[in-house]
Amino acid sequence: MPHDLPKAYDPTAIEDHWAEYWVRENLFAQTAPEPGDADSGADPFTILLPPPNVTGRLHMGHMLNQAEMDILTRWRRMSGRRALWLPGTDHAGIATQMMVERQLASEGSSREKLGREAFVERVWEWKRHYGGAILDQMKRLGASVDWKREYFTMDDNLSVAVREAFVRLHEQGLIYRGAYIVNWCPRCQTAISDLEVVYDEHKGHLWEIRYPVTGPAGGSLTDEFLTVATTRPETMLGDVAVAIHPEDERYLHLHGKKLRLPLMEREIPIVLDEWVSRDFGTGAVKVTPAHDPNDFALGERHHLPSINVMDPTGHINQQGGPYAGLDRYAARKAIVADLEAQGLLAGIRDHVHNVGHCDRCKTVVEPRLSTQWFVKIQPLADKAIQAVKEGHIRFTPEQYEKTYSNWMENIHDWCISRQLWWGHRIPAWHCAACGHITVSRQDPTACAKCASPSITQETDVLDTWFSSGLLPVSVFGWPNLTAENRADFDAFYPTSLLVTGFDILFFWVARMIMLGCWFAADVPMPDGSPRSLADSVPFREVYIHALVRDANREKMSKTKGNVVDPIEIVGQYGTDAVRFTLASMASPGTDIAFNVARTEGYRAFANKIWNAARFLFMNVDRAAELGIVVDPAALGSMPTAAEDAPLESRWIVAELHSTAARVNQALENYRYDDAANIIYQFFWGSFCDWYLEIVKLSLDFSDAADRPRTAAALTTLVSVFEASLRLLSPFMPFLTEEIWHALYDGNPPAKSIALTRYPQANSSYQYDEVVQRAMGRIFDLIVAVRARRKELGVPDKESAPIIAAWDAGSGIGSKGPTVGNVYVENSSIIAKLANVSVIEGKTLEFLENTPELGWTSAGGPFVSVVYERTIDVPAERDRLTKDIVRFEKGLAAAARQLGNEGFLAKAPAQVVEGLKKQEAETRLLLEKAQAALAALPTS
RNA sequence: GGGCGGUUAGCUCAGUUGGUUAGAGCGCCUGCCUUACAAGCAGGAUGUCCGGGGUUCGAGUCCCUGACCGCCCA
Repeated sequence: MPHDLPKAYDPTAIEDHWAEYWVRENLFAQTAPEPGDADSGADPFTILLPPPNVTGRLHMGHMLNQAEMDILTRWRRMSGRRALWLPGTDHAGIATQMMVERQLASEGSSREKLGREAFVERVWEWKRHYGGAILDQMKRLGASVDWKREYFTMDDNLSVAVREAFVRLHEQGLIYRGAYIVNWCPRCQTAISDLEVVYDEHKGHLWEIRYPVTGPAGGSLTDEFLTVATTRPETMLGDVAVAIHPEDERYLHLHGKKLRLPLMEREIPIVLDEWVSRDFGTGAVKVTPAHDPNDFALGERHHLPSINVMDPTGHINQQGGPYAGLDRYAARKAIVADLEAQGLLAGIRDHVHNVGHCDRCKTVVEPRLSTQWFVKIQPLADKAIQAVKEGHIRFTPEQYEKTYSNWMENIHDWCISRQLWWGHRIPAWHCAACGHITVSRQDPTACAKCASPSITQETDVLDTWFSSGLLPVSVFGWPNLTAENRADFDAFYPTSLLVTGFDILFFWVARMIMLGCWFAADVPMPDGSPRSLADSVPFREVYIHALVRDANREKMSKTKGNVVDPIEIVGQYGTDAVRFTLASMASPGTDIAFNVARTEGYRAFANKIWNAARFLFMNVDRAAELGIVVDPAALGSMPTAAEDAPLESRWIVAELHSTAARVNQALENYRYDDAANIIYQFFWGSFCDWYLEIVKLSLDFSDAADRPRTAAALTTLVSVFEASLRLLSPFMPFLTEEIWHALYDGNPPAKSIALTRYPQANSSYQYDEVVQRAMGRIFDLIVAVRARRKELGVPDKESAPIIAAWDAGSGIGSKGPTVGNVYVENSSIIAKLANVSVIEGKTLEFLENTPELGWTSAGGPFVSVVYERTIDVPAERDRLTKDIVRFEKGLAAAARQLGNEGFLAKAPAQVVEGLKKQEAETRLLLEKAQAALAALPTS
């Protein structure tokens, strides 16, 4: 039933339908151009969805992220670009494995019971079942992605890329394996990278422990002690030395001496190292190379052994003597108690320090010596730094470029191995015969060195970010870029833009830049020429958005219970209203305090447009009965207005053009907030409040009607409205789709409004100043009359005569008509909107002698509402007194400046002129107000 | 410890290279069911632009300084 919109806007009634339609019709599928294509020359706009965890559920951050991408993608698509937005999910190693392990535990099983192969199959099963949830949510929100290209980081083709990248880096000597201190999560039982450790301030203690000094050459004990300070006393079981600063005068006499390690009764040396801070603790630091990164480095310098005293679960191992088997915190307690019993505990001090936690499960991370795989990152980082420094990648907001460079310049090698089962298994095979490690693209059957067949594959898998870091190249077919199979890569790489949150700037953005620059550099350009760094980058622009907080600016968190579920809010207010809320607040660099009060307001906005559509359809249908037909399909993509068209038509067309220009500019600069607000002001303010009310005068369907005039008015109305829908469409895709289809009465020129053209301004309309200023004069007059009517207490329904006075010589602009002519020619507008019966025109001189008329300013001219009624003298006196105060303040400010010679001499002429003009107006207003006050009867 | 951001109306936020007497939405007050819309219409009130100093004819905007809040890195 086209043209038959229900009375009230109900988002739930329309959104599901269009969301399904867009997916079903594959509306946003995109292909690489082929020579014969009509749009083969269209500039691609490629954007990659930051893959949500496959275990994830959509949260407000996702919705913001996706709304921003969708707005830009829809806008670029409508602007004629070959737009491709690629969706997918991330296999999320630890999170997914945890999820399935929890499920197994509830069944009384475990991954160990299942074995690796069966477990991995079980995870796949889980993924097939539940893995699509977050993308289904995305579908419901109408994201204009190409669903045919949906990817998953564990897909075969993407796994090939991961393997190729690993092997190639290994061949290039950039992947190595070794025993180093890594961040170890005892709960996940895997190494994690530096980035996956989050530091929290924690109130702990500093324990001071006495280490007895032994006699010369390991002889009998002296009665002297060296006191060390530590926050983790349990690690002392693995101590191999105590370090002091070589110039620390307190300890000079201990140089060369040895200590007896308490509890373990092991003799350990005192070493001298300048790294030791003399001010911290006692100035003597115990050295545990297997459990602290600084100690590890120190141990290397002094050729000390490493004693690992903990097992992967955080329990003391056999190296811990009597404490073996105890959990690290139980061991800490026992050790402190034992030391105290032996009189070796010198003191306990409160100490606030930062403790690392596993990003995933919040368990306290244990620095631990273990054998892992690393990427030697410096060569990759160098290119990544260069790419940004040379401007091949641009950050918005700009400040992130600094953050990025800072991190990149202080980067550490990347630990890429994880002791998990779910993920890309490292393509390395250990030889039982010779110990050689064979790294290979194809699964080997024998050792590459000694040809022994007894080889076993590395059990570790790769960090999930290793695969997601490759996405910009791998989704377009890298590394299998044959001549027949590289159209996508040629067309869509580098991608145009990345939109993401600052929390994964290092995790993902930085790594994509490193890996993208590194691997794409080897892919020749379509014409066979070598690829420059500028064309190797994974994306040309990065837009970093802020955090969505709750209405009180608090971070949303499950523990605080202030999480806003986007799907729930969407159910209440509609996707369009929620999107608009996010957009209207998405100013680069500013966090969004999400407040449903605002969403409520934007639902009202949607309802406003809905009703404007109903009004329009009502008139279109009435016109059709008289044989006046407006065919929207016959209208151009931008409305125009002839020179002799009514003022309101020319005005609304000019407004539309200027709005389109400003919206395009705002989007170009990622100013979603400006763009949204500009459209809001235009649609509600200019179009509904002013234009629709005025155009009602011309929509005359009576027998006496001027048919051509009605038809012309209707045509402008329909064409401006239709273009406005397209303008709004990227922000409110559902509402606009619904109304747009109704407008075309079931016969739309395209499958979707999203496939039509975005309004582009034509400067001859955009800057139609005479029209805009003339209309402004009328609006000023109407507003002044309305306000004055209220003051005088004229009933809303009663029409009243007015007297307007203006400077006979003042025109609208240099070539425009006089103010008087504008008023006279458009008196019907004034009469209708301000409920005026008669307009009487006077010259300015008339004001002088009639202060009792209660003149008020109408933005240049003056106006008086004639209303025969006893004036509320105290109220009128109040109003005038307030006005006088305001005017005097303004005049004082103007006098201050105009009396300043420096200002007159140095300020630009237009500023001085403007101020003088304003001053004159204010002076006139002040005089009128003073005279009116004096003319009031004294009571 | 190093670096970065913020402080503007009751709330949430804009304010472009310094330029006239600082804005929006929501909220608030008053009056209206005016046949598109009460999720509406019309009118109205509201600010030591965090404090102090400086540059300038002119500072919310630039510089210095202090306070408070927040983020990142170590």
